[in-house]
Amino acid sequence: MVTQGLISTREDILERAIPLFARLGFHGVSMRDIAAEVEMQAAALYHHFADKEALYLAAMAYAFKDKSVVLTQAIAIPGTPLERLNRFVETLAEGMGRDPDFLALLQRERIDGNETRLKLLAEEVFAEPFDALLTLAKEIAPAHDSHMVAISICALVMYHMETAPMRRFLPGWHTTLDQPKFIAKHAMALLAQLFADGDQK
Amino acid sequence: MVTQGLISTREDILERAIPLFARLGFHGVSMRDIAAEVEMQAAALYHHFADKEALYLAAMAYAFKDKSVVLTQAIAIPGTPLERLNRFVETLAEGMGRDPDFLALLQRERIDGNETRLKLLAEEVFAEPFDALLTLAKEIAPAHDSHMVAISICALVMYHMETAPMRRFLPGWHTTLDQPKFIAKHAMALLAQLFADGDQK
DNA sequence: GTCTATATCTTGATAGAC
DNA sequence: GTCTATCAAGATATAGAC
Repeated sequence: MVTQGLISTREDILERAIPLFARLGFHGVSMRDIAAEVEMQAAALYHHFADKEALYLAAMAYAFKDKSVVLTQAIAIPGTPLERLNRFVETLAEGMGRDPDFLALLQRERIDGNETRLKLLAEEVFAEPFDALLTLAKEIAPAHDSHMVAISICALVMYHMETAPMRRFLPGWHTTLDQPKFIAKHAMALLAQLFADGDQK
Repeated sequence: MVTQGLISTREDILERAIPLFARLGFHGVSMRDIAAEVEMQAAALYHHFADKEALYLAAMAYAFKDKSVVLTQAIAIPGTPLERLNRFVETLAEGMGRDPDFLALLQRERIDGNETRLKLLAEEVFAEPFDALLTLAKEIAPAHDSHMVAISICALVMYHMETAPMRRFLPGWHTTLDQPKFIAKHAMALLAQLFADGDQK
């Protein structure tokens, strides 16, 4: 299972295709575009992938691979529920800030993905950390629906990250507001206030 | 300024193009697709719009037109801050639930829109209700950054709406969780708990 | 204002040499 | 495993009749 330091052509293609798909979407990128990025001819791509869709799906799988591990680990580290929540929120914000391609692909898949792809994304990528978050939500806010609380936690981080490019033009904006650390801090300030005193409804 | 009951061909084109662009995106829809939907030949579209991009931009402007008025009004109705917040949250959730095309286009523009388009969207569509929300945020949570609080309020509604298709496949999901009324109720439950007692940090 | 016809370009994909 | 050459389909856009 140990890969050589050298990267295969297949992986090279995927890694260079990912930023293109993230920025322009499936229909916005041609096989020639990808080939140019890898510095080969478009025909050669078909030696590695059956067609454009197969390449795209492989790129998604590659981009989403192992993304959830850090989140699951962040929650798993022992501590008070609020400490564990804080670690999750910080990890989520930092991770998204560090990988804008992932953030973009995630949003694209949410809109363009069919049932099969959404199911795969949910079950293969998010089910594990979300399960841990659900358990934490039950501890921290037993009076509310756990699924809703878990999503709300994600929302307080993700929506700031996702809307950052547009928020620049909304009133009250300043540069600090788009920094992952600040977003995590703000989310935790709200969440701590929400759940600190045992969640009286 | 009073339009006749009859709709112009131009508006007919826009109204039929909007669902297509919402579902498939700019590159996923051809001029032929749109023409077929309006039951005319693709060439005729060029009598009404200079090119595909002009048609798309006009469709966006049409889809986003007057969308913000209800939100601004919802906040403007007199009442306690929490009542006004509740009205905003309910209006936002209901509005998005009633217009899935708008919700989809909004997400697409966030990813695909260039600086100019994002600026236009922010300033022409969202600035007014967001300004009102900012003022409300200052009243309701003076200890926190107003912009962040305002976005967080939107996040607690919007992120549930936007992720609905994928959340179906996440643990703890059940049909109720995607209903606008329930989402609004949950968001308000959290927000009321957050801000009820004067926002002690 | 809509049509048919068509020019021009780009796309995904294949064939076959090396 | 990559190349050149090429096909067939689909795209945007235009010209000109009605």
